[in-house]
Amino acid sequence: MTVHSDPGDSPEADSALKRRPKSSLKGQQTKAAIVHAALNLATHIGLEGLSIGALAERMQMSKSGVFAHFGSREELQVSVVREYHARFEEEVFYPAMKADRGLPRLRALFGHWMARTAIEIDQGCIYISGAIEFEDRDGPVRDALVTSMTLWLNALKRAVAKAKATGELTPDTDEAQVTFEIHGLILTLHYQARFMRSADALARVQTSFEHILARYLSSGHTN
Amino acid sequence: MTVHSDPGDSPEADSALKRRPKSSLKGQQTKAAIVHAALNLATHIGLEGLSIGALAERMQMSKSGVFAHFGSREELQVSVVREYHARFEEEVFYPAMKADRGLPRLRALFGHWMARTAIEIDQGCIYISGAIEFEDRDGPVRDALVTSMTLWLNALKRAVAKAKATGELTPDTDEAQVTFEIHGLILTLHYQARFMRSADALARVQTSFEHILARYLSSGHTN
DNA sequence: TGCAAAATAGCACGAACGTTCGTTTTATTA
DNA sequence: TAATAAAACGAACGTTCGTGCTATTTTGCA
Repeated sequence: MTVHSDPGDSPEADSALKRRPKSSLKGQQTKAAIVHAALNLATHIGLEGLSIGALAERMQMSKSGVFAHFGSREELQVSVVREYHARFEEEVFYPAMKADRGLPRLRALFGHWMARTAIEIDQGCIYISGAIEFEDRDGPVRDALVTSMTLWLNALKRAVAKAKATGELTPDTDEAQVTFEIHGLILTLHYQARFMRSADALARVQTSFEHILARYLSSGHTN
Repeated sequence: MTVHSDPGDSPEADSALKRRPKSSLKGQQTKAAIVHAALNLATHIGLEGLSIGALAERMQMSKSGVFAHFGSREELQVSVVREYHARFEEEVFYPAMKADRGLPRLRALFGHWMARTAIEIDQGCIYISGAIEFEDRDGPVRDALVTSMTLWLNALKRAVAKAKATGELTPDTDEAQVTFEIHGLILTLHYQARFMRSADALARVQTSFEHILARYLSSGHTN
């Protein structure tokens, strides 16, 4: 089971119109390299700040050469979101799934998420910046962002529900509410650490997480 | 006492270089109208999305006519931040200060902030979008944003400390921690309601606020 | 009412943007 | 190796951007 239902780059699926050449090996490689570079750019300057010209320069390619791989700037942005989704899955979701079901896994999910966010203090997070940029603009980029975020928050919610099912959390635990509050911690960590440059944000968020858990911990389970 | 230490538009303060004309009545009026329109634009498309051309069109003025009032795009952005600060003070801070010191005032501060954020579901908030846009870019716009936010969070922290001093909250209450957690609620409300378009975000954030308070409420104070 | 000063308009600039096009280079395969 | 398809290039298009200049209009005060 993964966080998402990988639509991938299904080369068969492109319907009659707007047919694109079926990519060669070399083509796939460069495209992957471009997306990789684009993600690194986008984490710093946002999906909207991402420009094909700047990306081409970084890649030491011509603008048109880069452009041809995507057909539009919007498609490039969608590719970047998918790439970020994959990276997030790799660095947060999968590692946490190795922990035992229930409370340990919930702790692991949050722990890896927090660690990832701490890293992103120096580079930004497109789930956050993208959300701001596409708040009231519809389209495929927004859709990709919402889809990824929904899948991730649902995965988190399932972990809370599981910890309730094992009896580690009390029966009255509202998993949606807990997920909501945990999400808030991550957002504040990002805001306080990256924007306000506050030094103690990481310690604060850990304290807060324990507060949330403490509220729902069944007696007997002190850890 | 106000939230900020109003640097204002001090016309005397502009040092020798870059001297600007001392504004006439008409000039001040137009400038105020421009800033007002600019804020309304910026809440929707962000401080970075704000362009002088679009603003001029909205104002039915020429680009250069608008531009002359500020001298640079950056100065326009700073003006918008200051305008938002004033509006926030007017709609959140002052009304809440009418409530009794201690817990009632703390509730009022959060209540007005939440209500304001709920309104902003349809228009955006430049304290949030601005934070993302100027995360790792230094300069006067970022400074203005950080200053405003710091002043506001400090005001909130003082209210928590006061509620502790009155005995309504327990002596072990960490006001910085509580402020941190309340801030998180607002950020999540914004994210969930405006980006994810989740309907129950407002109810969730109210529940969470009660959770936070409940943790520190002195026994005997059930409200 | 006249006159200086301020407000606004008009025009031009260089740069960057996404995108299109025709051509050339490179990779794949028959 | 020859034939074919994909990848990459370079130049140009039309816009929009912020910002300088220089007129022209409007305002406020003597």
